[in-house]
Amino acid sequence: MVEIANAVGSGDVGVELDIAEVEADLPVPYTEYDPENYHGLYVRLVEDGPLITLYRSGKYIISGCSSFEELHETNRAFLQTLAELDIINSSIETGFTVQNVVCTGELQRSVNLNTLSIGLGLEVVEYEPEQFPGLIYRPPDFPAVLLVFANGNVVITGAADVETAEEAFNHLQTKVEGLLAD
DNA sequence: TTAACGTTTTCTTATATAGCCTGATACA
DNA sequence: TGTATCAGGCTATATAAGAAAACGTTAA
Repeated sequence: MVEIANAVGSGDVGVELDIAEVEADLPVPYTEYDPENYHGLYVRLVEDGPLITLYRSGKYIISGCSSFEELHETNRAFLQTLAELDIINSSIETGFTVQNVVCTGELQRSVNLNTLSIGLGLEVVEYEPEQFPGLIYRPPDFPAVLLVFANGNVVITGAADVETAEEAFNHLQTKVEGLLAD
């Protein structure tokens, strides 16, 4: 069982934008545009809500969502806001897709990371405790990366959907039980 | 050797995780 | 002044975007 911590998606409204003008027109509680620091416009539709980064090209990224529902709802509300400002057509097709999902899971047991790194195979594992306390595992059959910690906590990232993250976690769990059976 | 151009890297954001380091504060 | 505790920042991972800087290569 894994839980979504962060979901990231991207889309394209298909029109070139004057970012400074969009920032001035947006009727939302939080916007930030500082081209000296970064060239993207940051938008939050609600305080402390998901972050939308909008670019001059019309492409945008939404991050900071804790569910797919929140991600798609944020996308819908953002496009509606732009449509109300006549920046885009309300029926526009943005090709919005989920790009990355970060999930957490628990193995329900402590893990000897040295033993695990040897068992999983050094070609698919990175473990340098002086540099980072977690073991980084790249399973060959799953498009995801897992960070495994000695207390059994796991972070799954790089997957485009929660099913892939769940499958990668289950694969790790099976491996751990086989390799570290008492 | 220098200029011009092309390619690569860095930056920024969100998020979980845990260990280490540094700085600030509190107390003896 | 010395020690203890706490908070915050850094380390690493993935991903999108695009500007800018830092490279590397080639030609004059």
